[in-house]
Amino acid sequence: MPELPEVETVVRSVAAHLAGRRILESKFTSKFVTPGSRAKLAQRLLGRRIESVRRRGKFIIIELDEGTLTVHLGMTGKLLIQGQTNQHTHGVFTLDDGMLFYQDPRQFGRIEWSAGESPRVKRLGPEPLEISLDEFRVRLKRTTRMKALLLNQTFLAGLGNIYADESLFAAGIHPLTQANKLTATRAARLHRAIQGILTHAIQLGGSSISDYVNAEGERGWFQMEHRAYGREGEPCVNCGKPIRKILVAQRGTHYCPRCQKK
DNA sequence: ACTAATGTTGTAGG
DNA sequence: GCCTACAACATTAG
Repeated sequence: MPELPEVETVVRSVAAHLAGRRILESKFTSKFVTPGSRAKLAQRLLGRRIESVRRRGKFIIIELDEGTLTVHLGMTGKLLIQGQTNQHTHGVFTLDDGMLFYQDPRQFGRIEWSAGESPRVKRLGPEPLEISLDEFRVRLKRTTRMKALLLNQTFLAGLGNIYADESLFAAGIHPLTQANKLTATRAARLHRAIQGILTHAIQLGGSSISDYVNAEGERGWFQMEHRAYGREGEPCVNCGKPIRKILVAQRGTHYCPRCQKK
């Protein structure tokens, strides 16, 4: 479910519901989602007040009056403020007003408490919607291929497979292009494409390609705007040539062989 | 039965 | 150190 626009949508749909609430009880059932002692985590959260909720990259950061709860949705994680528990519910929070559920069939997501900023968040690169063109160009001085670089969270925090493919398509850049070979013009085009795509996707509530929903159970609509991702064999919206799918950095990568050049 | 799926991390080798 | 491939985590859908 979760790249920057989806996580941003979840945060926006959950923030007002959580801010100022007190955690009366919490229960965890997955040793993968909540590594270490689940009882200890629940004990730590008992009675804590939620000060604020924000996004950093693909992480949801819940500031408590003591410590920080950091949530990553992995591949199939959901944070819901309504609904009921099922076999994939691995976190249940009872608040002084309302509930919060964490569901995650694949259990690639994580819910972790830390005294300060989570070490995983510390390692993240800049926010793609905030980085300047100058800094973006400096960070492109690498020999790796563009698709792999866009997926690297220490380069930029928040792009995943969908928005990497969509950004490269919008900028007309082949996914196998070596990063440091981009001309200044094409680097600027990519910078603008990333920000434009992410902004548009947030406006549409993210992409619901299988079952992504925000915290209120509502779907996003940006999947209707996909030009490359998931369109293998379908005609390019610009030139009509079939979209091609290749493997880059072990991830399915969609691009137009005519519009996207190295 | 087999493959791929919105992600991250650790290991090995060039 | 940088870069790449691969495996692992666990489940579902086609």
